[in-house]
Order: sequence, then structure tokens, then C-alpha cells
Amino acid sequence: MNSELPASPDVKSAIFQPLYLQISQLLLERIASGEWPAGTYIPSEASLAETYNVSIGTLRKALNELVSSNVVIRYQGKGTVVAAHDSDSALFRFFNILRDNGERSLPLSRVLARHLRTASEEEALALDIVPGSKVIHIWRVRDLDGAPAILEHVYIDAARFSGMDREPDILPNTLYQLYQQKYACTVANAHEQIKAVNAGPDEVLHLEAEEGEALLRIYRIARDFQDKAVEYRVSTVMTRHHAYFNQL
Amino acid sequence: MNSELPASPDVKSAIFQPLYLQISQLLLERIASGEWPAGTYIPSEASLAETYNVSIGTLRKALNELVSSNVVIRYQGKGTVVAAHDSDSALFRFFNILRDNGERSLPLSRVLARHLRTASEEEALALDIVPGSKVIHIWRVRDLDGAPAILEHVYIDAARFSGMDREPDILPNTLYQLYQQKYACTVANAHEQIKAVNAGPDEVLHLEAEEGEALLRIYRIARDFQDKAVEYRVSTVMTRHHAYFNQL
DNA sequence: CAGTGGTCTAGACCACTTA
DNA sequence: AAGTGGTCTAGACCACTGT
Repeated sequence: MNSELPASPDVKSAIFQPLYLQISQLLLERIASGEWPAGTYIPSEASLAETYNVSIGTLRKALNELVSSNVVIRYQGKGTVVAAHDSDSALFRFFNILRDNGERSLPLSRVLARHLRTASEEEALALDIVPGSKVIHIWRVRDLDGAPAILEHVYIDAARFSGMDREPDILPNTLYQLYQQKYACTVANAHEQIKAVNAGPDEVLHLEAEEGEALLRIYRIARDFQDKAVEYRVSTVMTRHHAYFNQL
Repeated sequence: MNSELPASPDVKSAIFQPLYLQISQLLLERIASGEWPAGTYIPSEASLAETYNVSIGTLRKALNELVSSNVVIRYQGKGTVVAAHDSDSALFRFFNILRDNGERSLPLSRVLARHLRTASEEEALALDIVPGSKVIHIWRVRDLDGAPAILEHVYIDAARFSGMDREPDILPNTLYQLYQQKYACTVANAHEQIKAVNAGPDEVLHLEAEEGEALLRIYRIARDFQDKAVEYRVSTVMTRHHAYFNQL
């Protein structure tokens, strides 16, 4: 087959990109479309290779691309599963506030307010939606080790997450799981900007901070596989007993 | 050859690890030993494959491991070069303080003090050296966009960097380049812990901060390829016009 | 042009999981 | 035992870089 066809020229010349990247993209689209929901197993290498008419080696390379971008996880002898936010490893990828000694501390949330409102300029810019659109705003405190530690504003596009402002349920600790399970929307990466701020009235009241105490403020924009902004979040963190950890 | 030998069993059974990882490790050792200094080209795939008696595919896999851990960089048509800290990409891997809009800003250093002294308990712990050892301490201010923005304490093992406290030269902006070029010591990764602090006298004086103004404090331990601690650094950052950026 | 890394293939065999 | 992913090989061809 190799001697006749110089590596499936029809597919190759269509888009100028290596075959394995094209396949990787096709698989990503099928995952993003909801065909294979998070937590489910996708077909085996051999079967996918047959589907796309490529060698198994090329298909492996395509899958490895998805592994390195945290889209799927592979288990030898079992299969390839679409990454879900409830796995232990994924849970802490987006939660970098740890105890001073580096140990994990499970956060506990209390929602202070939740409502639908018109996006401010800043929020619309961050979420990449037209100014004047509606957003759902969630305001909550997160406790670490029994004490209030994070005061957090979360903004999401109301059009995309319609109904979430009226959900009767108590919100789960990790919103990303909720986005994934109820709205088929997986946060794939996030970008953060960190500054230091002096505590104001809100932080004095809800974080038991001293007036003017130095706190971390983290601005985060979370994006899905298509690089579309999913959530804008501003967190204010008390760092008396905890710190933001980062591996370079 | 494949029918006779089940994938070079002699090498394989010696250490229980995939061949390509063993080779990757061997190459890393040769790089760390100084045989191929930073910035130089290592032998071609074909020649290395012959040296280690493995197929070219296996050797590629070994090299790709080194690529993903930022040890080497490959250029099609040219060759494989040992990563150096002076490449534009590497320079900003360890410098995450950017302007609010996300643009880079080249820092400018002024050394306030530099001397040899006995390590404190904290410093010895961070550098993983025996308490009572000598460290070189560098204290400097870094300007961003013409204004003092970072007040930084740097600690390095005096035994490893002997002579650096007496160097007559003005220290370069990026110490990591100096470590690499003069001490054959490459910083391969780093771990950071970030807190918020209120400005004290030092920061008021050198960063022109208001008394009590909230500042970022970053504790960083930098390590080499062997995961040995190279440098301990405590930076205090003014975030009026800059922020710490991070991609998750 | 020769030499480098990048892609793709085809097939053998190994290691792990499940039934 | 059957099915999955993981390793290793061998070789063809492509794309890019220098002389």
C-alpha cells in the first residue's frame, strides 16, 4: 500500500498539516461535540486506525497529542478515556492554593449570592461576549482548614449556562465538574494574572482579614477545547496559612 | 535482527525501564556532564542510533523526551541543540512578571549588596545543604519600565559557586545565564510559592511603596537536571502596573 | 547537493486488564 | 484467552538547512 499511495495524498493535500495532527483535530471535535462524553472510553487504536485509514502508528501519535493536552487519559490494557474533572489528578490542576507545607486542603464553599445581571465591560471583555449581554454572577466564600480563605466572584455567560441562576441545588465545590456534567462544557486550560491587594470591607467581613491586610487577587479566564472563554473568575486569597503554588 | 534478538535483551534486562528512557537518561547525563555544553549541537539521530545500537525510531523517542523536558531543542534540517538560557523562549520561562496588558518588560538590575555568609536555617533547608554552610547572598532591585518593581534576595551554595561573591563584574540581568555559562549549571525547573505581604521599610525605601501597601512575595527554589537545588530566591513584587502571569 | 530532523507505514512482540 | 495500550524495529519518503 505504501508503494502505491504516498501516504494517502488525498487527505494530506486537502489541508496542509501532518496527518496525525489532522486526526487529532478530528478526534477532538468528536469529543467536544459530545459524541464521547467525559469519562467514557473511546474506540481502540486499531479500530480508529481502520476508521481513518491510517497506520496504527500515526493514530497513536494523534492520540498522544490529546494526552499531552490533557484531553484523554490512556490506560494500558483497558483503553483510552476522555478526561473528566472528577479525577484526582485533574481536580488539583486548577486549584493551586495549598497549605504552607505544600499539602492539599479540600475547600468548602458557601454561596453568598447568585444572580443574573448585565455584564460589565470588564466581564464582557474577559468572556468575549458582546457588551450588554447577560451573565450569571456567583459570589462565594471558600473555607480551607475550617477558616474562610478565599472570597470569589465567578462570571459565566448566561446564554451558555441558561438555568444555572435558578438551579435549586446547592452548588458543588468544584464548578468545573458542574459545567462538564450538566452543560457538556469542559475547561481545558486557564490563564491567570496575580496581584496583591489590601483588604477592604468585604474581605474584613468574609475572610476575617485585618483592615488593609495584604491578600492575593487572582484573575482567571478559563477556556474550553476550542479556546472559547467559559468562565471569568476573580479570587481574593488570605495567605496567612496558605500559599499559591506553581511549578515552572 | 529482530527475529533473533527480542529487542536487545542485554540492555533491557539490566535495568527495568523502556529502552528509550534509558537512552534519554544516558544522553541527559552526557549533557549534564558538560560533554555537550549549552548551545552546542549534539550528534545526529543516525549517528547516535548507531552509537547506542538502537533503531532510529527509538532514538527519536529518547530525544523527544528531552525536548519535552526542555533539555534540547530540535531544528529540522539543522540538528539538535542543547537548550541555553539565552534563547528568547527560555528567557521568559522563568520570568513571569509582565505588564498588566500581558506584554513583556525587560528588567534592569541594580545590586544593593553581595556577600558571603553562613546560611540561615531557612536557606540551608531550601538549598538542601548542611546547616552552617556558607552561602552567597545577593540583594538587588529590578526595575521594570523605568521604575523599581522587584526587591530580590538570592541565595546560592558558596561551595558550588565559589568565587562569585568576589567577581568584579557587574552581575548580568539574568543570573541563570551566568550559572550556565560560568558554572556549567543549568536551571531546569523551579518551584514557586506565592503570598501577599504588606510593605515594610525595605520596600518603602527601594520600591517606593506606601507603608503597608500590598505586595507579592515569591519564594522560589530552582533545580538543575539532577533535581539538585541550585538557587533559593525570595522576590517582593510591586503590582501597581505589573502582574504575575500563569498558564494552567 | 548532502545532511539534518519530521512523517508515515507495517509488523512483531511485550505488559497489563478483564472475563 | 482475548483485547487493550506500550515498545521496538526497519525502511521509505518529505521538508528544511546549509554548502
